[in-house]
Amino acid sequence: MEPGLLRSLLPTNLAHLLKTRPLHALLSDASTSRAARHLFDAVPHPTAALCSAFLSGLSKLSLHLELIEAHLLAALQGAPASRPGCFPLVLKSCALSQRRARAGRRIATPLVRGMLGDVFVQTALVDFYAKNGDMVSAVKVFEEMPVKDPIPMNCLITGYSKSGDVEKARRLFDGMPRRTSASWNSMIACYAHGGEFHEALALFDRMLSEGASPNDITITTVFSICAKTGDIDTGRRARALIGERDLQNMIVHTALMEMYVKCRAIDEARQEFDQMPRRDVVAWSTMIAGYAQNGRPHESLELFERMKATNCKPNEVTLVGVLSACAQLGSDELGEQIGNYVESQRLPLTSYLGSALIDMYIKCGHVGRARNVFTRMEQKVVISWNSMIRGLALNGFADDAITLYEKMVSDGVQPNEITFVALLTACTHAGLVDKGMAFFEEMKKKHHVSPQVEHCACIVDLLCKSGRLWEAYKFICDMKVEPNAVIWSTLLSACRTHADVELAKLAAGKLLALEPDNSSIYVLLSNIYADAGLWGDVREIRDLMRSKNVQKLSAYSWIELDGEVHKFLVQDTYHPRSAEIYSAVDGLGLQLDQTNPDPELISE
DNA sequence: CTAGGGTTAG
Repeated sequence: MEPGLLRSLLPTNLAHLLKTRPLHALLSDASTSRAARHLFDAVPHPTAALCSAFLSGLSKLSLHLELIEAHLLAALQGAPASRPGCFPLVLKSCALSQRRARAGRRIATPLVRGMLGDVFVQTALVDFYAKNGDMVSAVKVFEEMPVKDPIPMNCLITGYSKSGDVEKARRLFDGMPRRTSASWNSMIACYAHGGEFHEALALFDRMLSEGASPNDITITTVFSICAKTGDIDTGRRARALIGERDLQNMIVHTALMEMYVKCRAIDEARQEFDQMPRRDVVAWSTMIAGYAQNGRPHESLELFERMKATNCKPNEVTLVGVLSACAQLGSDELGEQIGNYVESQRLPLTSYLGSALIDMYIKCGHVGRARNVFTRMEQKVVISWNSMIRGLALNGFADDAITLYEKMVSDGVQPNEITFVALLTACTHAGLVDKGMAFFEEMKKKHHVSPQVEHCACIVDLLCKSGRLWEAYKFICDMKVEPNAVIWSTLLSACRTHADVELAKLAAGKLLALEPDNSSIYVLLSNIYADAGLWGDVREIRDLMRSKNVQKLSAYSWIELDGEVHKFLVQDTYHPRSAEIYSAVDGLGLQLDQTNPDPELISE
């Protein structure tokens, strides 16, 4: 079409636009689908190239369903939308919008026969089949291609990665005549996907030593692997490449932040966050959740307040992080406030958001609100049930927890390890020995969940609480998993309550083998001896402690200031609010440590 | 104007 003719057909504002950039560029880079549609509809007889440009615009906006529809419509109206150039876009949209796999197949099948000459269509077909997990068809199309181009091979590697076929991916990778950065990236991601992080990083090293060019995507993948393995050294090495090769972008920085977060280098994560020129919702969410995960809820909430002052809107992920921070503070007032804020956002109550809300309400003491959230959740997955059962258990509603568990099973939801920890916790808190033992058996036999140390700890606690100490001891000896310190100290504590010196010696011995420097074991044992009037043994323990140079540790205390719970130790100079805690303790008329008249506070 | 690889949560 003549440019002059087109201009005369367009409304004046569009004609003005066209003076600055060609129509196909405007279509391809449109900022909204409305803008693209507006332009495209103004063209009376669009050329094939303009159809491609229009679809490309929708593709860049990730409007996959709209793209498929537009393509069908254009084809029906006789526009040349069936030129080869349009199909890669349509297939890509079909592959990316999962619900359109069948539509994609309807388009793909005739293409396999009709347009095998076009490399772009063939590549799009390989990608489409690979993304749908149909590797047989993907390989078939690929084998018909005349040249072994790296792009379709990368698609195949990614496809094998999705279906867990790391071996086949590697064979393909090894046989590539030419590799691009994406080939390495796909193969590294493939190992990472299969949990073979060591292999993935080894390949990254080989990539560097062979002189291939790592790009922004390579280091993003590497950061994400280092985050999962806690390998901060490799992460730092990859970080050096950002500056060397100018691989800056938002995703790279966010992945790097996440790496620091998971390696517990939270201040370095914050440094990275502060240096970012722009921050999207993922960057904010990563940092907010990062503080929460590293036990720094105040900074998490502080950052959330700062985020609200920007024009970056918090999403579900952000709020899950915020709720987790709020749960850690355990303040009923703040819990109510944040809870109201989150619920006022009118976001759909997904399993993620629902569980985070339940956890938060439970920890802040709003059991009723937690129950209310649970009732409103439409899609309840195992984790949702687990959150609610655990919440009820921790708040002493053992019967409700058990009823909920029974409802879960009758609803056909398969309970997992966590469910039984929650359920057994409920029995422990209520002292329901027989029920607890029965659930333990049900867990193994009916639900095929093998007991972990946490489950066994519940049973030991249960038996100990009802005074069946030797039965608990026998249970520990018969356990399939190695008993840990928690289990032995449960037994040891019970030995004091029930004045069982003989068993106390056994338990303390096992415990000291696991934790030789834990002074509380000596203290407890010495108390048990003292209770029984065995002063000789008490002295022996004291001498032993002195000879082993074991320090007596102070106990933790908790105190609430302004609705927040602070944990502190005697001799603390570190706690940010030590002075206030001090005066609050003073106000209670309590003595922190009688041997030390001027105790300082130590923060956790 | 058409094909490949990457980041956040319970």
